[in-house]
Amino acid sequence: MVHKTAARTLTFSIQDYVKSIYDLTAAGKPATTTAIARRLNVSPASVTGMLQKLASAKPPLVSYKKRQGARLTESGERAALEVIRHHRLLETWLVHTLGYSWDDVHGEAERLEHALSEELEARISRALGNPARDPHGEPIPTSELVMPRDESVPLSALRAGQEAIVRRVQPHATGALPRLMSMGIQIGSRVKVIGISSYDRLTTLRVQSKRRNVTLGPALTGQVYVETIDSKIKGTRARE
Amino acid sequence: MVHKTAARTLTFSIQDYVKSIYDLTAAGKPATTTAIARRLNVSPASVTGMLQKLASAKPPLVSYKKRQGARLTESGERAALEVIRHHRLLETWLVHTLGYSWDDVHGEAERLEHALSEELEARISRALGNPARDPHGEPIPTSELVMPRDESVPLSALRAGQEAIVRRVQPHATGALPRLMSMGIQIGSRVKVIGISSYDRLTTLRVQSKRRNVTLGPALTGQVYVETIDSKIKGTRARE
DNA sequence: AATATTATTTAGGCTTACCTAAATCGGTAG
DNA sequence: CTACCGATTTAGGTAAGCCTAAATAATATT
Repeated sequence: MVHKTAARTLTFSIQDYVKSIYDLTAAGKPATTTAIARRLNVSPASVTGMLQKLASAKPPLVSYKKRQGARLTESGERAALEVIRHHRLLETWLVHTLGYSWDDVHGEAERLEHALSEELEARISRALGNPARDPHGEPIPTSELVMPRDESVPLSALRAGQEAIVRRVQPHATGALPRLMSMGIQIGSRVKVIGISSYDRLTTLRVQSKRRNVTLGPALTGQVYVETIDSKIKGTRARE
Repeated sequence: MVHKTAARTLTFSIQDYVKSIYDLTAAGKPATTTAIARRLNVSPASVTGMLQKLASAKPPLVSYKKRQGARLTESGERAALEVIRHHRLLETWLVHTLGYSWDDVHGEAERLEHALSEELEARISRALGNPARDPHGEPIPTSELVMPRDESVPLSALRAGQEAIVRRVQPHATGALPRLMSMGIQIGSRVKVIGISSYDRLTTLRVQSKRRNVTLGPALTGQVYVETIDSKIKGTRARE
C-alpha cells in the first residue's frame, strides 16, 4: 500500500533509499547500485529504477549517472537526515524509557521511524534532553538537520599498543552488537590493542574494565569506531 | 508501497479496515459499504473491492454478502482487537510519558499503531501498569485480546434530572474532544442533566466541578458515554 | 405501480514498488 | 586487443490499493 507520512510526502521506500545512500556515501564515494540493493534487500534492477525516479523527482533527491552510482542532493540529504534523526531518537527513547538493550532497538526503530510526526519527534527529543548521540554512540542530527561532527576512527585504523575508548558502533552488521556485548565491549569501554596479526588481520584487544582479552575479525573492527586516548588528552587538537 | 508488519502479515490498509468494521458493528448491525468508505476516506467502490478480498482471504476476515454489509469473523475480530490494543496503548503512552493532551493523541497513534511489534506492545503495556482504559476512557483489549466490558451509556440516553459520570468519549468525531475540553468536560467529570429540548434534542448539562451549565447537540451526546450515578451506587447491579 | 434517490457493485485505469530474465557496459586477464 | 565476468540496465510482469464512470439494486416518494 502507499504511505506518505512524516518526512513530508516521501514514501517509506524513498525514505529507506535516501537513508541507505547517506550511509553508503559517508566514505566519500558514490553509492553503487548493488550496495544499495544489498542494504535494502532488494534486487539491483529495482534499485536502478528507483534511482532514476529519485534523480528526476521534482526536486531531485539524488544525482545519478548511469553506472556511476548515486549521491544525495541537498534535498536528498535533508530527507535522509530527517529519517536518521527519527531513527536515532527512537532508539534512544526505547532504551531510556522502556529498558530495551542497545543491541535490540535497531529493528524496532526501523519500523517506527517512518510514522513519526514532527511534533512527536520534538517531544521525544525534549523529553530526552535533546541528546546528541544514540545508544550505539551514533550522532543524532539536530532539529535543524545538522549532523554533529564525529572524530572517531574505526578500530581497524589503530596500531598495536594504542589505547582508545569505544565511541560508536554501526548497528547495521547483523549480529555485531550481541557479539560485542558478549565480549564485554560497550560504548565508553576502554580498550588497548594488544596485537594485529598481519596474516589474517585479526585484532586482539584488552578490554580494560573486564581485564580480559578478546580477538576481533575485520568484519567487526571496521564497524567499531573509537577515539584514541592521545587525541583525547590533547583535547580540541584534532578539530580539523 | 507495500508494508506488512506488526499484526502478523496484514497490510496497513487491512488493519484499518478491520478496525473500522469493528467500530461500526459495535451496535450490532453490519457495517455498510458507505459507512466504511466515509470512515476511511476512500471511495465506496474501493471498499467493495476490499470487502470481497477480505471475505475470500485464506482465513476470511469478514463475512460479507453483496449489499448486506460486512461483519468480522473470528479472525477478523482478533486482528481488529490487536490494532485497537496498539492504538489505545499508544494513546495512553503518549499522554502519560510525553505530555500530550487527550484530544491530541488520536492521529499520532493512528500512524504508529501499525508499526508496533508484539515486543514493544508488551513493554509499553507493562510500563503503564497494564492499563484497562485509554485517555478517552475507551477500554483497552487485554493481551489475550479480550475487550473489557463497558457499562456506560451514551449521554443521549439520559433523562432530565439524572446525574452521571463521564466515562468515555469516542475520539472519532473530529473536533468533539477540543469542544468538550473547552466546556470543562473530561473523563470523570460529574454532570447532571438539566433538561432536554424535545424540539431539537439539545441537552443542557450542569458540569458539577465547574459549577457551570453547557448545552450539547446530538452530535456530541451520542459520542459521550456516561455511567449514571444510581447504577454506580447500586454497584454490580447492572451486570447484565 | 412508476419514478426518483441512494447505495452498491462492475469495469477499466493508475501508481508504487517490487521481481525475473535478458541485454549491455566496462574493466581486467590473457 | 579481445574475451570474459561482474555490475548495471532494460523489458516485461505482478500485487496492492486506490480512483472514476457507468450499471444495477434497493429504497423512498408520489
